[in-house]
Amino acid sequence: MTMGIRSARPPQPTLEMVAAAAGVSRATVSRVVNGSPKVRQEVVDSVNAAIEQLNYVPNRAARSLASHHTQSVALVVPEDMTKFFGDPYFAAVVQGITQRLDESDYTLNLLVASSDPRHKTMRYLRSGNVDGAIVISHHTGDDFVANLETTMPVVFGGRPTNHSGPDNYFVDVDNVAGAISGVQHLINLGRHRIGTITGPVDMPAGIDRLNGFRHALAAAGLESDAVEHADFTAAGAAAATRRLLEHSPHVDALFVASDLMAVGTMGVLAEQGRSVPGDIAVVSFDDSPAATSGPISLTTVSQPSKEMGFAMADLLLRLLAGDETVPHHNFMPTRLVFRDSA
Amino acid sequence: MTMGIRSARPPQPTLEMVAAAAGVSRATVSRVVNGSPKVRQEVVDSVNAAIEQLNYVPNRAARSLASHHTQSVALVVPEDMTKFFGDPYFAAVVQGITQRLDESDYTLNLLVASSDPRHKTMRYLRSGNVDGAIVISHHTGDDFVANLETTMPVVFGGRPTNHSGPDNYFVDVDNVAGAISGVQHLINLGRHRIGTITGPVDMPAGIDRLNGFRHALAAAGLESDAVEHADFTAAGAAAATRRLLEHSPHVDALFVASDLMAVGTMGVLAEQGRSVPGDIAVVSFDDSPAATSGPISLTTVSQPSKEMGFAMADLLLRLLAGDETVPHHNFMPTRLVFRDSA
DNA sequence: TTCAAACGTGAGAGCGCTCTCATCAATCAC
DNA sequence: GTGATTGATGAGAGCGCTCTCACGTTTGAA
Repeated sequence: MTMGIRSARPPQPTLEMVAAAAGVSRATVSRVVNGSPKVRQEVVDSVNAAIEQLNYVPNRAARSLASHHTQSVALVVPEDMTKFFGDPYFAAVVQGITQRLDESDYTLNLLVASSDPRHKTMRYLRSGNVDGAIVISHHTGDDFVANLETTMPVVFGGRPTNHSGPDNYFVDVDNVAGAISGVQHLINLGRHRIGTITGPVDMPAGIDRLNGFRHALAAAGLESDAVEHADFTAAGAAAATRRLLEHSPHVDALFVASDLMAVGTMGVLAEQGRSVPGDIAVVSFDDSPAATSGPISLTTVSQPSKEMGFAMADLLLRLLAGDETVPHHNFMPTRLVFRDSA
Repeated sequence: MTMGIRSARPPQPTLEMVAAAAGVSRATVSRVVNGSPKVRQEVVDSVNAAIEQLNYVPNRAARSLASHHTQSVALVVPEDMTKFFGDPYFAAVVQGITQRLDESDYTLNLLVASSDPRHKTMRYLRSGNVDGAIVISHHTGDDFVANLETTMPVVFGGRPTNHSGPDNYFVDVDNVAGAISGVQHLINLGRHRIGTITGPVDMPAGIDRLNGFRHALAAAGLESDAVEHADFTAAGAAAATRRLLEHSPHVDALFVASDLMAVGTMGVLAEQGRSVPGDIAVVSFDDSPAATSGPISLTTVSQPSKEMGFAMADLLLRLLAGDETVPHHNFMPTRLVFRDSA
């Protein structure tokens, strides 16, 4: 590794230099920096003055090496970049997480682990870069995170798939119940030929919402084979909707497993001249900004995405603080929001 | 800090342990791990076997403390979360950056530095967490990154604002020329009452595109006071469009400074019963997925966002490698893409 | 007044790695 | 065969911090 640019930079001041400037020992400066109460105010002040004057910032690597923690946590998203950026659900969750973290002195490391270098992600995680991790958008088969839990505290956003024991920590909503409430509303509206565009069936959220759909129909003595799978993207849902309409042209209502997907669905419906909610009533899931972005606002099962992010971070922070009393599961409420599409 | 959970975790194996297991010295293991050519193949193999067996992963903090580099770079976005996630432009840039980084052994740290804890972001950067930084979506007044350049190599996505010297590194497109080509197209179409929805005027991209608009008009002997400022969001653009239509109801064309904003504009136009491109022709900027997401596809000034991200990362990596010969500026080409809106 | 407790501070040993040297063996030219 | 060169390895000194102790000083109770 050539030096070039790098060595031209002025060296950062060290604890040692601050100590010398303030006329105290390293240990004392360390105490001041870490807010230890057992330093005389007078000394605290002079040390702070020295810190200020030298523009000192503690070196993370050294601190972390000595103390065995890093004051940062990872957000692992086993999803590709486009999907991650495309869905406002993630934006809300990340927002909630950072909001909680901003109150602490932890920082966030976002790892969007698209297919290729998962290996690299694991290395990163395991080489002591973070004290804990939050994993969201977790698919079956993403067991690459499984052994992560043996290394550090992990909180899942959404119930993790089977591979993990019952002692996992996670924040979720009751997707089954949420879906039931949405489909029930469709039924109450007098619709009886109800179809659904599902999420990926390798994700608990996808499976559970589909199960909720089936439960609600069964409870009403209805059934449906108008079921098409998609991938939580608008484009995927659009394609699925086309397939569904092809095979089941007579549906009068659609339960779509996410707002973003519903946007794709609405596009296809408009394109085919089906009016919403006239011809086809639509209920979706999330209540993200996508629900109100289109010409027809979506009736949707609202989940508190931002609060969920906040709760995930909060849970992790408490785990990190050694709090043994935290409950493993945190189910947050869903609520049906009535708008124009159904 | 209580121990609780943390101390329950099994300790990670160290270099020392690998050395012992392989019957060599620490130095030799270090050489193997870092791919030094001067170790006998036989020894390399036995060390690798030991690494494998112990499931060893080098400790980043220790490595970074000893070597003075971290093998990671930061992406700093002085923007709020919602804006960042909402704009597909960022998604493309980030994608390009990670693509380049995946080829290297650097990792990315995403810092979305919304208003509040900029201070925290600076601390993070300055405490030696990263070897270099990429700064995008840079506003005037974001001089909080200014002194960052004295600490580490920095590459800007988009020409930085004045505060920084001419020796900054950046990747950009010629926004003025791009805007001119777009507006010129509108003029060629025979439109003469052309308005514009601008980006933020505290951002070079906002200013330059507005300047391009003015230049193109002036060159054609036209002028316009139908200029409304927005903030690179769909909602902001929608509001701006309403204001514009109010004051200048007779415009027959609109140059909108980003695709995402054009989505907002198109919504308002549809709502007010103005046909596109019939009543009003629209040209926007970016050529992001947003350009083709609506019912009417957008004619837009295409900029190679993903490639730009790639170029930013590439530039930074070369700087980090001590390459003194890299050019400071990398202007990438724009190109007008013809679709339905104009 | 005397001794113990409490308090504030410093000395120094590590944390897990990198990297410069020194060392020793094998190779080479003459 | 001799001295010089090359090559592979190990020893050991840090990197900048934290944290345990030990130490000296102040305080308070008896």
